[in-house]
Parts: sequence; C-alpha cells; structure tokens
Amino acid sequence: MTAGTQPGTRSRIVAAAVALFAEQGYDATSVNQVVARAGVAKGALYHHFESKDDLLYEVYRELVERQLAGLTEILAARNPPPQALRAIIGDMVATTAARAAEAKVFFRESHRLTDANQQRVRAARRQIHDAVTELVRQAQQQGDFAAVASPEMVTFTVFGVINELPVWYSPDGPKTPQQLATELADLVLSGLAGSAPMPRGIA
Amino acid sequence: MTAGTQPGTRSRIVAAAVALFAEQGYDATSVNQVVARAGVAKGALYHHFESKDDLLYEVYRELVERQLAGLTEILAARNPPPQALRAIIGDMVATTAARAAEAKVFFRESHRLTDANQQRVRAARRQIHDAVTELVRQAQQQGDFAAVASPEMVTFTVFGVINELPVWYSPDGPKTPQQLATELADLVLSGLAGSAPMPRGIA
DNA sequence: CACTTGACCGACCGGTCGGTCGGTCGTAGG
DNA sequence: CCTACGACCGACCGACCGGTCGGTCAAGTG
Repeated sequence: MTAGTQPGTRSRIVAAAVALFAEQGYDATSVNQVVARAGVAKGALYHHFESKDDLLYEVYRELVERQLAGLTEILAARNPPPQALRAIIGDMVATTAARAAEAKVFFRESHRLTDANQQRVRAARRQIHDAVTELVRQAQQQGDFAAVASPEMVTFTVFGVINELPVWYSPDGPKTPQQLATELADLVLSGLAGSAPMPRGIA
Repeated sequence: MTAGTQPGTRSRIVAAAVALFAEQGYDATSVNQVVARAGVAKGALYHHFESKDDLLYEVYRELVERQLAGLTEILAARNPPPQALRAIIGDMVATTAARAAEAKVFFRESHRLTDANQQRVRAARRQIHDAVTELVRQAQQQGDFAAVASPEMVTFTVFGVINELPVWYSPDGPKTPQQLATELADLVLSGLAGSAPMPRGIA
C-alpha cells in the first residue's frame, strides 16, 4: 500500500522458481509454471530477470555467498583444526538444511547455468573446497590430524555427505541439523584422530 | 554381415544417450541429438524404446543391477565387517569410476524418471543402503565398530562420496579407482575404529 | 491538471520438442 | 520366385517452449 510496488513480487517469483526447480528440475519447469505459482504474469518475470537462466543463477548467488561468508568467518577465528572443521561442518549442514530446496537445485542443476554464470559459481565452490583441503593438509603436517587419507579425500567426503543431504533430509525427520552435524563431525574427526596419536575423548 | 541386423544398433543408441545425458542433462538433450550421435534415424530409436524415459531407465537398470549383484556377492562371503565394508567401498568405487557417465546421469536425473520406473530404482537403491546400514549396525552392537556415529550417517557418508565421485573423477587423474577406494576405506574404518572400545588392528 | 515513470499485463511469435506412421529394403521360409 | 517380416527410415504433427512487445494503470512531479 505504501509504494507503487506490490511487496516482494520479485522474491515471490524466486520462491516459486526454487520450489518448482527443486520438485521437477530446471528444464522440466516452464516459465509459465513459475509465473502461475507466483501469481504474476509472464511480463513481470521478464521485467525482473533477463532470462530463465538468470533466474536460476539468482538461486545460486544467494546460497554460495552465504556459505562463503560463513566459511570465511570460521577460518578467521583461527581455532585449532578439529574445532575449525567441526564448525565448518556445522555451518554447512545448517545452511544446507535450512535451504534444502535451494541446495537441491544447486547441486543438481549447476551444469545448466550459462558458461559465465557457471564459472562464477564453480570458482566460489572451488574456493570453499580448497580452503578446507588446505586446513586438513596443514593439520596433518603439524600432527593434529592423522594421515589416514589425503586432504582431498577428506574434503570430498565431507562435501559428499553435505551435498547429498537435501536428497534425504527432512525437517520432520528424527534428527535436527545440529545432531546430524555432530554425528558427521564425530565420524570424520574420529577418522582423522587415527589409531596412532592422542586418544581424544568423544562425548 | 551375419544377420539382417546391424550389430548393436540398440547399444549404440544407449551409448549415445548416456554420453549426451551426462554432458548436457536429460531434458536438455533432444532425441534428435541422440539419433544423430548414434548414426541412426529417429524411427530406429522408437523401434527399440517406447519413449525417451524408457531410454533413460535403461541406463539405470543396467547400473543398479550391477551394483546390487556386487553387493550381494560381497555380503554372501560373510567376512568380518571391516573387510566387508572395505570390499563394498572398493566395488562401488570401481563400478562408479568405470561407468562414470552412467553414474553421473544416475544421480543427477533420477527425479526425471517416470513414477513407476523411479520406484523400481529407488527400491533397489534403498536395498543397497539398508544392507550397508545393517552391516554397520550389527558391527557396532558386536563391538567391531565404535559407535562414533549412527549407522545411517556412516552409510550416507560412504554413498555421499561415491555418488559425487563422477563429478570430479577423471581416468586421467593422478589416482586410480583402487587408490581412491583404499583412501576412503581407510578414512571410514579409522573413524569406526574409534577410541573407546577394542583397538582392533586395521590391516 | 498534464506529463513521466516503471511495474506489470497477456496475446503473440518463431522455433523445437517428443512422438507417429506410411513406406523401403534385405533376408528367411516355403 | 514369391511372400512375410522385422529393422529401420525420415517427413511430418500438434503441443508447448522461452521470450517479446505494445499497452494499461497507479503513483510521483511540477
């Protein structure tokens, strides 16, 4: 009522698109379906977005920015590797669970982005991946982690679970995201504790 | 030359479809592209397959049958849990790496299958999932594995990496599938060795 | 009041999609 | 030699796709 614009037309379009993309996939969703769900006309969508691909990219941009911000903050704290890795897992699991639909689209449809947009997303993802790998590598060199597997394998393992989480996670499920994050962190850190060095207790 | 049929028209269609689905995705690939790549006419495709969905299902059927057969064989051997889990990881990594294109399509496009076909595939996948979970659960009860995480989380972790493997694995990469499988098994088994109960040696 | 602006509308467009179907052709059976 | 048949061909179909564009209308400005 205040201004000449209905509140959140743009965000309603994005929300409708995310829901439909998550349910059906990007290609299987027509822009007509999106505008019908959002309750607007086709012209409104193309008033706010350049193309269907631009709409998809919007989903990615928001999620990847959030994850990158969380990671940067955690690394800046410069805590010991076990705590840092646990914090990273906790943050990633939390954001993935909270935005499960977006995450589902994210990891399933990335190949459908325009080349330019795809490169931007991949660059951010690689940045996250490399940061975690480097954390593990340094911790192994300093003896904080056992060298039971390469840093790359540890990273792939952690993100493997997290990326697939939106496939099976449900808010109505028996476990909260916090519990899931704790379990995953326990498993990974137990593995990285190895059999040789410190017998750090796991609550 | 022997019979009236060109050798492998059907399999050439499947191979072309797998390659294109892996490169571009299922929806983004037209049947015209498939027949062009296979070097046949459209009629040939619809002579061998009922629909485009049927063609997609063919990819799934073959892969899931192979994986289920491998798993059954391993479980039938009734080896101790650590060896069994290591064998399962080895088998899954090997088949996934050997058929990376199929696996990529598999885990990315499962939601595009017809409901009936999707249920069949999901049933087989759940069977695999449940078998591994049960293996872990029993091993934890008997003290062979530490209870650092729930059996479900262990399973999700193992299949998380494996399902994402086709995204980053390359035959030209520095590591063989065997090496990757060993690393992953080392990491997971090290985690499951835990620090609480018996320090069972890991070969 | 006239005029501008920008959010939004929806009929419409060229093109492509998955799928069809009447026809051709090489081989096997009689 | 004739007929039957399965494998395969490719022009064609209606539906629907993503995207366009001339128009409408409410609020802001002077």
